[in-house]
Amino acid sequence: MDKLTIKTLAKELQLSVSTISKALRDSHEISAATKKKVLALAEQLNYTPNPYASSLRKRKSKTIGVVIPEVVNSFFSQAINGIESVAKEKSYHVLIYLTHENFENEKAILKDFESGRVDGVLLSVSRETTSCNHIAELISKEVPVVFFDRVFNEVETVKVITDDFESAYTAASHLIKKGCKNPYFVSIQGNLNIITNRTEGFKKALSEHGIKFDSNKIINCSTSPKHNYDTLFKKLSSAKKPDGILCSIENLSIIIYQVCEDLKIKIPKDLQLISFSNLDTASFLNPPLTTITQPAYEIGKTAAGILVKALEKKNFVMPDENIVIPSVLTIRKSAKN
Amino acid sequence: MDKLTIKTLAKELQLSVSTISKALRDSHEISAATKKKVLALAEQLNYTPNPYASSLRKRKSKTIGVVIPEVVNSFFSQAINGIESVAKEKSYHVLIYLTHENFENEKAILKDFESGRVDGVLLSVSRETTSCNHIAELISKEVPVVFFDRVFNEVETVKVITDDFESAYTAASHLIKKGCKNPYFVSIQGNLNIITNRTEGFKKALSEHGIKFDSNKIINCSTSPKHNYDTLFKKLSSAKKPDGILCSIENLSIIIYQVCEDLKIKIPKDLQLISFSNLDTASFLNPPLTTITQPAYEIGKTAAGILVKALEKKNFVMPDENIVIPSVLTIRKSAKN
DNA sequence: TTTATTTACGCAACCGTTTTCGCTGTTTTA
DNA sequence: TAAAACAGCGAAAACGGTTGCGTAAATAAA
Repeated sequence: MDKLTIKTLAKELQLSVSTISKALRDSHEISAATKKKVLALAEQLNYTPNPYASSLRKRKSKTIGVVIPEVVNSFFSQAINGIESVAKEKSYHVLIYLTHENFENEKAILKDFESGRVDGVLLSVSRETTSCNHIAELISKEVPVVFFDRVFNEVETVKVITDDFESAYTAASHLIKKGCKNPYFVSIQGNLNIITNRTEGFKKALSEHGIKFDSNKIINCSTSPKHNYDTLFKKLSSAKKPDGILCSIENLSIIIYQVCEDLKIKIPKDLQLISFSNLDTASFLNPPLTTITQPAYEIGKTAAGILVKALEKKNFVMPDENIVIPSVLTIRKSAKN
Repeated sequence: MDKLTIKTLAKELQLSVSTISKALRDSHEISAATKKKVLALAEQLNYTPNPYASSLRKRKSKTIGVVIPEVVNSFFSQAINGIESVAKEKSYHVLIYLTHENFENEKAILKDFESGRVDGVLLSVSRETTSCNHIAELISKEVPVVFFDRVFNEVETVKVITDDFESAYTAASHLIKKGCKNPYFVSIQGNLNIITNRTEGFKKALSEHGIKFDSNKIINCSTSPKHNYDTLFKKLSSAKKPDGILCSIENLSIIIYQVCEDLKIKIPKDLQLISFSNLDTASFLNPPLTTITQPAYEIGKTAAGILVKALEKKNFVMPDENIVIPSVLTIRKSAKN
């Protein structure tokens, strides 16, 4: 059996390939009668156009690349869900790439995109990303990039983010108002904008309530669960141990629960805990976890929407603009109310 | 600035395009000296070959399609992680599609794959999938499909699954041995193989322990959280309410916690609970959830490995074979020990 | 009726690589 | 020394659509 191509249809209907092509694309150059015949035969033979031939000629792939640090993560999986919702609606295809928080991986992925594999990119940078040359390079090759959540301010493009500063400020203020004398901030190393903003929010809350900030109040974790456990264990069993924690990373909150259990630290009596988290089990943890929930789905959906809208225009420009979708603080028993 | 193609390199080096192409692909026809020159210039000009031109000519896309019901789900996101690990190693690209548990969506996605967009497919069927014609059709077009987790036995191909029957049997037996007189099975409608197998395992445990099974012992849920809450609420407040539940779906276990809280049902005193679940917060739920954890990462990795290995051969055949990776039962406080 | 316009379609170039085949000059074998 | 083998490269035809342009017939305007 021959490959089923446009030529097959053309031969069958005694028409030229260009007529078939135009008919399938509903061109005004083709009569309604011819279109009907072509569509009917295409349907009957179950013809599906070769996307690569089309992409080659049109220099459009109808594909967007999504680059994220990890996928086993409530935030990112919800974001993907949001992205997929617009991709499906606008008939775009979604290629997923994971950096595993590694800068070299991220560079390699974006480098590949310079080939024209994708029409646009949705990017949430890795922890270890220290410069944005690779991103600027990609954009200079006419591949638009929209950031979401973890952004790089130096790059002039759309950034869909949440109000990390305000959220951290509000949460830390809550801890202090509920009696914390010694609040800590559990976070990760690196220079992620989200971390910086949250840290600043945390600092502001301390300063407004007359608590002296020193860098000791920040507990930096890594990507190694074992190492993080040890770090937290040491901090939480030290003399000047915290009586409140604002946790910046969802995964770390679970480790804090573990450490507290092992150290017989009672939450919230001995230690109040608030975490940035999109876990939908938060209400049923022991005790229920007070969370700052980020609008992950909306962030993904918004970022994808903006990217796709830009791609549909002929001469798009990506404004250097922040779109902020607020997070929501939900008080549960891990912090006093 | 011109597009940077093979022609650019050819002109620059006074060589033919075919020589460049062969040099880049390290053909034996080209001398080492020429190869070195070509590679050097390609590097210098930052040349990246157009993947669509290549795919068109080679009839290979180096892309696999992953079709899953949802992504906001520990099992599937871990599976994606496993898939990505082999994709990255073998330089494949990963297109993700969500069916949202809808048969029509699934059909449309697989239909699109008939275009040759992907070299192979990893599929976990939706709840509502009632026939496998669309899958057989795709396979007949030479696009190999490997199932994972949710499979269709009628389709002759590789299926990477876990031991649902044995796991359910073991878990239900555990409940009964620990005193449950009236165990229930919380599940979903449809004819998913995993559900069927788990149900059979549940039934066998009952029958072996002299507990009469009737279809009343199965609580069928839907995709609507609200509806599921109501269904479970009614069952758990009825006269003949269960004293043990084997929950087949991760998401439903959270709803069970909620219903129990609202009805003041104590877990595990009044109701023992075991759930199929890949939540890594299971240990910190209140009470900690006894789980049957599926090897999601390994399932994804194995399925992808088999698919890619087949794609590398010229004349692959997909054996009609089940690969079973066992789940593990972890007893925590939601069930007695 | 003549001219201008529109309609509907075909021709052929093109998108950027890959690959077959053929050619030349050099090296090996008999 | 002639024939055979080989190494290194180029020409050109694919791969399967898309699109600008040309053209004949049909219609509208003058």
